[in-house]
This record gives sequence, structure tokens and C-alpha cells, in this order.
Amino acid sequence: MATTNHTQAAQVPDGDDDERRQKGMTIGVVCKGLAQEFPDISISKIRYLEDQKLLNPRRTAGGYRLYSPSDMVRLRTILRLQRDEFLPLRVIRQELASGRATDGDGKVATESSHAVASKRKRRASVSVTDGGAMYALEDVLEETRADPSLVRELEDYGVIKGELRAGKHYYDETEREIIGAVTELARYGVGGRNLRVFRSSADREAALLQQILAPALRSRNPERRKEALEALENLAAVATHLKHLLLIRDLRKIAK
Amino acid sequence: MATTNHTQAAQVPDGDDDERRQKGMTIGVVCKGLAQEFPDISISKIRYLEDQKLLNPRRTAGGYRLYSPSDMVRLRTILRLQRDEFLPLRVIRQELASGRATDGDGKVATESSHAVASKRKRRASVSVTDGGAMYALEDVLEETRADPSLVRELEDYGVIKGELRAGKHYYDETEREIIGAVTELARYGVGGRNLRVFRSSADREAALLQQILAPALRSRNPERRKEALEALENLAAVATHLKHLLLIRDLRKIAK
DNA sequence: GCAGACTCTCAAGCTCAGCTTGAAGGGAAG
DNA sequence: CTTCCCTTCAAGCTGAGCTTGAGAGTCTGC
Repeated sequence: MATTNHTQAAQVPDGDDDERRQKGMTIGVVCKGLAQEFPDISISKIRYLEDQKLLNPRRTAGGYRLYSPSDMVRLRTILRLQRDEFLPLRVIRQELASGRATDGDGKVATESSHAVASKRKRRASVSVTDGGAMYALEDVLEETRADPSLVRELEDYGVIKGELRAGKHYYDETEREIIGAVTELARYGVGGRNLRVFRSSADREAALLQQILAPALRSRNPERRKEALEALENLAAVATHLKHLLLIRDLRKIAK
Repeated sequence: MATTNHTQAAQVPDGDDDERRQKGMTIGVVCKGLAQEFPDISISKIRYLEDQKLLNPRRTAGGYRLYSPSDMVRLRTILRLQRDEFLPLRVIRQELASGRATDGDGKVATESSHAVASKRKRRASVSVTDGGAMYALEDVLEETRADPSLVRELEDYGVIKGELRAGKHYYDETEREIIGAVTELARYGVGGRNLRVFRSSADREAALLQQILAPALRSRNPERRKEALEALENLAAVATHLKHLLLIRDLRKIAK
């Protein structure tokens, strides 16, 4: 940790940067890179976080951990939630699982440590209005560590559809996250065929919400339409929250 | 926590209320009073908080602690910050010292109109493992601004069930939030009968998750069971996230 | 193809926050 | 005066969040 490097790239020839992006960084490199912002990071701590199911980096053939850029983002998020929001790991895990934990990123150099400002930043992926960003299949696979056959399955089921550009498949942000979530579920043993359950309930709800907001949505008055879109988004958020609560309620019966 | 009390108020005649306001309450009374919202409160814990300089109640000539109403507010704030925001005591102490801790219930009337669902801070309620806190019907109505008839409707539908203690209805944290969410939906025009949609999908998912974790949940090995419970919780979070993404996906088609 | 730096797993241990328990006693109220 | 309820203080317990060490394997450059 003692090394005083501002830019961690400085030590490394430019050529390696590409290589690192592809291959990922080893745990020691990751650790040194984070030592700037998080002085009490350590290799063993990073391994511990993995042990606690907060990370899941790729491995080399020999078993070495390889951290991708998105692993880094996730790791940084974890450390920030821990340091700034005082969240226990168990809660951070949940926050990440529920997609709630997009943090403010930033090359913000010296954020005076304990500024606990809750910044409500809405994720693009949970917004009805599409951001428009697209991601290549290979990037998505790398980032989510998804099984390619699972992606095909999702396409077959019509859950996602992607887009074909120049012979490559591209997915929007929501689709990317769907793939991530499904991959996560698969790790717990929820197979592709079970997704029908989720899909059909989403369809039913969408129909319900549409029905309620249909008049406003069809309005030619742009102001009114915008309001309707906002309402739609809020409704979606509340509906999701309610569904979660009902699920919890059911699970509690099961669990006891 | 040895004492076995069901009802905290029942033991005390009405006339004492004034007296208590002036003289303050003893630690035992305080403890019983808080037991509804904070089931794991205890006399020793309250004393511990004082030891940690978070409280400083008056004393009688004989050395008994006497808690004033403002002591109660402070104590409640402390417990809420600890339970809901996961703040360590050291941080709570600072927050209180710097006057930042205005949170909680309060008679703060300003929160009326534009309070658009900004209270997403709630974390405790999304856990499968029930905290055990209970809230009186009137408090819930006041807090969620729900229509009493709506609560009845929910009970009739079997969505919530409440608990009858000493002639009063009590609800747990999840039920309280369900009431809040449903109230919010009602404001957008989603009526009670539409809740079937949500309810049935929750039921289906619960069944699915149960099926997957059934063996582990039935395990007699407590360690294994605990792991299963954690997995259940994570699964619930991911499943909810996925449903949200799917809903968003559907709504996008509708919106455009 | 070997040295040396780096990494792996797994079990045990360590520290601190946040309480709990028990002993030994004094105050409050019927 | 008796019966709870309350007091302090010291010791102990539990779980979260890592650290350490042993023993073994991997990677990289020369």
C-alpha cells in the first residue's frame, strides 16, 4: 500500500491496458489500485468479500482471480457503501442483488470523508424511458458472466430480443440487467423454464397499468403525456415494492 | 427482558399520565412502552446506551433514572437509526450532537403534499426474518394516511391479517408497508380488486422459491437452515429486481 | 526450467461493537 | 416490612469483519 502512485496506469506500459481490459486484473493489482481511495483495503479483505458472496470474479485456468472493470465498479460500490453509509455486508449484498445500489461513480478525487449525502440517482435501466445505450453480446457475457446458452434461451422465450447490427448481437441496458438477474437466479437453481412465472405476471401487470393510464398516454398534449409517463414510472416502482412485500409475506410463512 | 408483558398500558391507570409527564417514567415503564415497536429492547440495553453517552436522563434523589418525553423521543430516534439506517452508536451519537437527527415521526406537518414516495429508506421491512415489531392500527393509518376501509378490504382479501391485542389491531412492519404501498396505488386509481393480480403472482413465486429451497429449509441442521434463509432472502431480492425489469420492458412498449 | 514473486484454500484466531448476566445491594410503594 | 423494582460494576457472550499462517500451486522473466 505504500506505493505513491497517482495514476495506476503510470507504472504500466500502454500496451498492457488493453490486455488488462481483456484479461482482467489480478487481486494484487486491484488491491493497489484501490489503496488510494480505501487505505484499509487488503487482499484478504477482497477475498473475504467474495467469500461472503459479494463478488464473483472470473478465474484463470490456474485458479487466479481475474477482476473485470465491472467487478471493479462493484467492489468500489461495496467499499463505499460500507465506509460512507455504514451498511453491513449482509445489507450491501441485498442492495446489490436488488439493483438498488448504483452509486455515484466519479473520479471525485478527495471527497471529504463523511459526507453522507443520499444522492438519489435514478438508474437508467429501471426507467421507462430508454437511455438508448447498447451493449455487445460478448461484453454482456463478460460482465454478467452469463451462460451463452441461457441468453439464447431468453431470446427463444421472447424475454429479450436484442438487435442485430453488423452481424453482432446488441442489447440495451434493461436487457443486459435482465441477463444479469437471470444468471444470478440460475446460480440458485432457478432454471429458465421457471421464468414463465415472472414473465406472465409482468405481462399482466403491464396490461393493468396500461389500462389505467391509457387515456393520458394517448393524449396528444405533450405535457399530459409526460405526466402520464412519470406516473407510469412511479406506479411501476410502487407496484414492484408491493410485489416484493407480498412475496416477503408469503416467504415468511414458508420459512418458519 | 425477563418480564412478561403483553400490554404496556393496561397496568397503569389513566390518572398517572399527567403525573408521568411531569415526573418522568422509570426505566421499566419506558422499556415496556417501547417493546411494541422495538421487540428486542431491554432494560440493560437502555442502560448501555446511557453508558455510551447517548442518553442522559434525570435521576430521583435515590438514583432512579427518570425519562422525560424528550428523552423518549431521543431514545426512539436512536433505536430507529440503529434499526433502519444501520448506523453504529458512535455515529448516532454524532448525528444527535450535531442536531441532524430530526427524523422520525414528530408533529412535523410540513411533509404533507409533495411527499412523493421519497421514503425509500426503509430497509428493515424487506427482510424475510421478521423483526417482530408491531404497530397499532391508528399509528399505521396516521403514518400511511390510508383509508380505513381500504385496510378492512385488505384484511378481507387475506392480504394482511393483523393481530388483536387488548382490543386493538396491531400490524407488523411488512403489513404496515403493504398498507402504505396499496394506498399509494389507490391514489393512482389502482383499486382493491386489482390487487388479485399482485397477490397471485406473489403466491406463485413464493411457491417456486419454496420448491427450490425446500430441502435446505427443512434441514434440521441449524447452520444449513440459516444459509437457506439467507439464500431465500437474496433470491427474493433478485426475483423482485427481475420482475421490475420485465415490467419496465413491457411498459416501454406501451409507452412509445 | 527454474527462481522468485504472486496467488490459492482452509482453518484458526483476533478485535471490537453491542449487548447480557450475575452479584451485591438500595429505593419505592402497598 | 415485604416485595418488586431499581442501582452499579465487572465479567462474559455473540457475531461481524477481517487477519494470520501453513502448505501448496501458478505465473513471469531470464
